[in-house]
Amino acid sequence: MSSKYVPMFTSSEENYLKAIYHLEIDTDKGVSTNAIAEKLVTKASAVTDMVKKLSEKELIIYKKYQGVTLTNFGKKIASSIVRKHRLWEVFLVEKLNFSWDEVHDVAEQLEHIKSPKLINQLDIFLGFPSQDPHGDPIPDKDGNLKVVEKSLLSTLLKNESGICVGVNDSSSEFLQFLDKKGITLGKQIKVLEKENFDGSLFITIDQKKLSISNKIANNLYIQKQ
Amino acid sequence: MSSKYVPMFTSSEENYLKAIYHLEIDTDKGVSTNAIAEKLVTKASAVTDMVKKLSEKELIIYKKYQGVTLTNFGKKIASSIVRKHRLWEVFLVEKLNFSWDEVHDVAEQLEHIKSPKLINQLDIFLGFPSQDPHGDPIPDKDGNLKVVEKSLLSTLLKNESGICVGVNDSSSEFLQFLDKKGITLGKQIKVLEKENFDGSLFITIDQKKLSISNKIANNLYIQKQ
DNA sequence: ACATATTTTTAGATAAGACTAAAAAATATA
DNA sequence: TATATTTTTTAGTCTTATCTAAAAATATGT
Repeated sequence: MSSKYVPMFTSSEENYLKAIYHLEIDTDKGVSTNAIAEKLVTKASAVTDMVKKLSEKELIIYKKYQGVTLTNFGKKIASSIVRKHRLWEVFLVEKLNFSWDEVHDVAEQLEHIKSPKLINQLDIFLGFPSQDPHGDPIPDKDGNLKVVEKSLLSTLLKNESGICVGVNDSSSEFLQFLDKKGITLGKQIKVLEKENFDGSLFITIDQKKLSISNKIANNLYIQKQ
Repeated sequence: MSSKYVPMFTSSEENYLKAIYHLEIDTDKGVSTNAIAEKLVTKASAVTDMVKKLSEKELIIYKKYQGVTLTNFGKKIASSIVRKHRLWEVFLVEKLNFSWDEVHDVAEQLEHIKSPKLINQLDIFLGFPSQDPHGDPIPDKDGNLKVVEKSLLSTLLKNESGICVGVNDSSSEFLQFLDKKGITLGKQIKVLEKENFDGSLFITIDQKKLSISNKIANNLYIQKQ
C-alpha cells in the first residue's frame, strides 16, 4: 500500500476550481460569486456553499461578499485539470480523428479521470505538446504556461498580416464557421481593407479573398508578422 | 440540437448493470441481492433500492426475494460498458505502456465516459481488438462476444500442453505473481507432473521448469493443444 | 412440520450538491 | 445622505446513493 497522501476532489469541486482559474485571468480582483454561477450555469447560492467548502480545504481564499482567489495549492490543482483537459483534446484530434469543434464535451469528462500515470504517459505518447487544438497553452506538470505572443485579428491594421494561432471562443458554432471559411491554425491572413464603420475586415487567406465581421475578428488570435 | 434519444445512466447505475452482467454468467437463476452487494462492496439494502430503480427503467426484471435478471435492453447497456472497459485496457497497455496489473482501476473510471464517437474511434485506432490484456473477450457494438475455447490449466493431464490465453482472477497480486514467474499470455505450458495430493503441477514454460499450486492452476486459462 | 438460520426488504437517517425564496450586505443613484 | 438596485448569503427543501437497525419472507435441518 502506498503511503503517499494524494488529495482527491470531486468532479464538482474540480469544475469550480477550473472556473475560478479561468475567471482569475480576466480580473485582478477576487472572482465574484455571480461570475462563477454564470460560468457554471448554476445559482449563486450553490456557489456560496461550494466556495465555503473549497475555502475550508485551503484551495481558495474566501471573504464574505469579497469574491474568491485561488491559493497556490488551488492553482496547482486547477492547472492540473486544465492540463488534463487540453492533453485529452490533443489526443482526440491527433489520434482519434475528432475535429476541433467536437472535443470539448468529451474532454470535460476525461479531465476528471484520476491517474497520475495516465496523464504522464499520455503526455509522452503525444510527444509533449505545448498547445491544444484551439491554440491554448497546455500547463506543464508544475502548472507553468508557455506564454505565446498573440493578438486579436481585430488589432491588425490595413496591409498588415499574421498567422492564425488560436481562438478566443471555442464554441462549436464558431469553430465550424471557421472551418467553413477555410480558416485553420497555421494559416496566414493579410488585411486588405478595414472598415471603420463596423470594424469588418476584408482579408486574403490561401489566395482567396473574404470578408470578416468584427465579431469574428475579435475571436481569432494571430501572431503578427 | 440532436433529436435522437440517448438513454443516460449514472455511473452507479452502470456499475450495478455491469455487476449483474458478470454475475449472470455464473448462475442460471436470478442474481441475488446479496451477491450484488458483495460484488459492489455495499449493503443489501442499498442494492434493493437500486434494483427497484433499474427495474422501473426496464433494465432488469425484478421480483421481490427472487433476484434479478437483465432485460435485453439491460444486457445491451451492460455489454457496452464492458466493451468500453476492455477497449480502454487495451489502449492503456498497447499505447501508454501500462502493465496488465495496472489497468483495472483506470479502466473502471474510463468506462463511464459518455461518447459513442469516442469508443468507435478508439476501436478503430486499436485495430478492432477482440480481447483485452487479460484474455477476456471484448463485446462488439451489438454486445456479441467472440467465444474462445479455453480450459483451466488445472484440467490438463500429465504430459498434455496448452497455450496461456487468459486469467480467471485479474487482481494485481495474481498478475504480478504470473509476471514474476514469467507466465504471460501466448506462452506454451506443458504439464510434466500432476500431484494428486494437493493438485499442484510441475510444468515447463520457456524451457524452464517450475512448480505451480492448484490455486494458480485454477486461475489460469489455456487453450489445449 | 416446525424451529432456526439466512436472505431480503422496509423504515428512517445521513451526506453531497443543487434548488427557491427571502433576508442582508454592498454598491449605485438621485 | 437617503433610497434604489444589485449582489451575496441564509434558511429550508429536494434528489441520489448510501448506511444501520429491525421486520418480513424464504430456505434448511431434523
